[in-house]
Amino acid sequence: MYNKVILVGNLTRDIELKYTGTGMAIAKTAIATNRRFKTQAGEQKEEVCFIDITLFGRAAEIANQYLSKGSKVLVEGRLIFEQWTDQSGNKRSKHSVAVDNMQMLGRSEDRSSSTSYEKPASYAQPAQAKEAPAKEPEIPEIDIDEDEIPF
Amino acid sequence: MYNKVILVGNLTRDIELKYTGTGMAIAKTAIATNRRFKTQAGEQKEEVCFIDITLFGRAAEIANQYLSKGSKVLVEGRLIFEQWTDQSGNKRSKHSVAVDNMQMLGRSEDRSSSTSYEKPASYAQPAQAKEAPAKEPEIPEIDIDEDEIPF
Amino acid sequence: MYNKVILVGNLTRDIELKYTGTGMAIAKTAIATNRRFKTQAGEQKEEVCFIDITLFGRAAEIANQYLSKGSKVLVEGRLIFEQWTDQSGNKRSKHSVAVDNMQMLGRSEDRSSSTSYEKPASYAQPAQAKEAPAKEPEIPEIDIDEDEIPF
Amino acid sequence: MYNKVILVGNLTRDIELKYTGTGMAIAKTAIATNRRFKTQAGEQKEEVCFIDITLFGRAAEIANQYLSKGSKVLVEGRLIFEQWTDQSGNKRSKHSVAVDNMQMLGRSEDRSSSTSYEKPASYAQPAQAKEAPAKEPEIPEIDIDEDEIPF
DNA sequence: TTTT
DNA sequence: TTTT
Repeated sequence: MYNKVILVGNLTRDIELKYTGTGMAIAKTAIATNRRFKTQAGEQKEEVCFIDITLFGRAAEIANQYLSKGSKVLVEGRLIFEQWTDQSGNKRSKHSVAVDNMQMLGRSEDRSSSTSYEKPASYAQPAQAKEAPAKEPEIPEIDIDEDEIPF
Repeated sequence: MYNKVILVGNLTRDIELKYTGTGMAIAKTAIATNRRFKTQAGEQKEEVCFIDITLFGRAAEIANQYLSKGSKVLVEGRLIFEQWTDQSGNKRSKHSVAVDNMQMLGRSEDRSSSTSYEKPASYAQPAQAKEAPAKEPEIPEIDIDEDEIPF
Repeated sequence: MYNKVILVGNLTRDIELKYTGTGMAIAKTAIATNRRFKTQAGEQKEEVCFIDITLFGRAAEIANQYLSKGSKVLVEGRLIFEQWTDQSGNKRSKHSVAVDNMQMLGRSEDRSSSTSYEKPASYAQPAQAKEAPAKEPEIPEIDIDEDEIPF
Repeated sequence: MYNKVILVGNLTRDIELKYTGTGMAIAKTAIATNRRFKTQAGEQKEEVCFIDITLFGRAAEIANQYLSKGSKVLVEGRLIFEQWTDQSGNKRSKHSVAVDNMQMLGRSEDRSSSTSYEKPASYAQPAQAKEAPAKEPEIPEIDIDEDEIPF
């Protein structure tokens, strides 16, 4: 079978880092992915997908070191489905993403997408005008070793 | 931004087909994706991800015509997050997948994956021994026109 | 950065298995992915993408054991670009896919896709009529350990 | 079948825009995707994948308007394989990517990835220190209508 | 609520 | 060089 999720978005909260009994790091946070679109009636709308994400091992520690609320990232992983019964006896469930590859994309391009093709004249400045920082410190690409993932 | 989900799995229920006021078809069903893995302790486990999926337009109608509970499919789409307040005033939310590409993969390979590398000698017959049907009726590949998607 | 390729198709030749000096298995083969489509003039056409693929480590050995020319598989990996100068001094280059996840999909569904939505009445039998084999031997899901990949 | 390529990288040359006889825009350029990795011997290396990409219709025009050599983008599309016989009678072939979704990611994060986990202390500044531009002009997300693609 |  |  196959289960793949790839999201580009911004973290909606700072990372919470914990350690398992065996000493493996687990980082939890959440991501928001925005999608602008136009309805058939022609009005511009936006839908946002929020979803919790979990990282493991070194990746969790690196994410904790370099990322925080607002960070723009690409995450790749798989959809996880959890079920449980809450204190009042009701069945509950939730989806999240177990991340096994994360790329940091900076924080500045959050507003870079839209689909308003109708008004190309209002696009203002071309991309090359956005030029800016250069020589940045090297930030690690996170590529998680499957063996460190506990489920 | 970017929001992509690709799942291979089996439908967990038959398709419910409805039509919007404007006449567009909407098909709802759900998929189960299984993942076998071994714990660090070495025991074989399985995790299942269940998630609702929605198809639109012609794709919804074709899915309704060719697929049913148990069908094996590859679906590609995006994660959707919905929020609402239930009758007792509690905030509720759910994730699903809005499908924009679906490939039918038949129903027979469901048990084709595992990760028990420890006993390669027990894998029994090589793949080519599974040979079977041939000339099948042509079943359409579903590739949805973005314009038919209402959100 | 990010570099992901996901292909479903048939192997165009048997696997060639070799071992590196350090004892790591390397399996080479190629995949064909077909895509049916209709031209704006309405005629049905087909494009095929052939590309070489390489697997490493246990995955190479398992692929060699279970797959052969014609096998239908899903492969996930990254695009590789190689450049060299041939014997007559000409620059040559080629693309291939370094696979890090492979799912076997059997051999029977090869003709399962088309896009001829115009004649739904000719789709003949619904998918559920294709039912066939059952209890198959467990075939391993190949999920390659990054550490075994030498480049 | 299924044929998906997702790449994040930088354009290696400016876009060449042409129009077909029927008036459809076709934009051609190429992308470079870098991957840093460490050999088993522990030395840091980098592999680069260069590949030509083609965009169609409005997406081609928008890309031509907003992107140029060096632009960082995420492209999603499918692998294309072309074959021909050159002037000296030799068989030639090439792979490229037909893009059907492109996201602009700015130009500044090109050096954002590495895998040198061994020296985390040398990673210098955390990501949040890179903060910079804000209110940018809205740049369109390119999502291509399948109907405009001529093959 | 669940598929194989 | 090619698969179905």
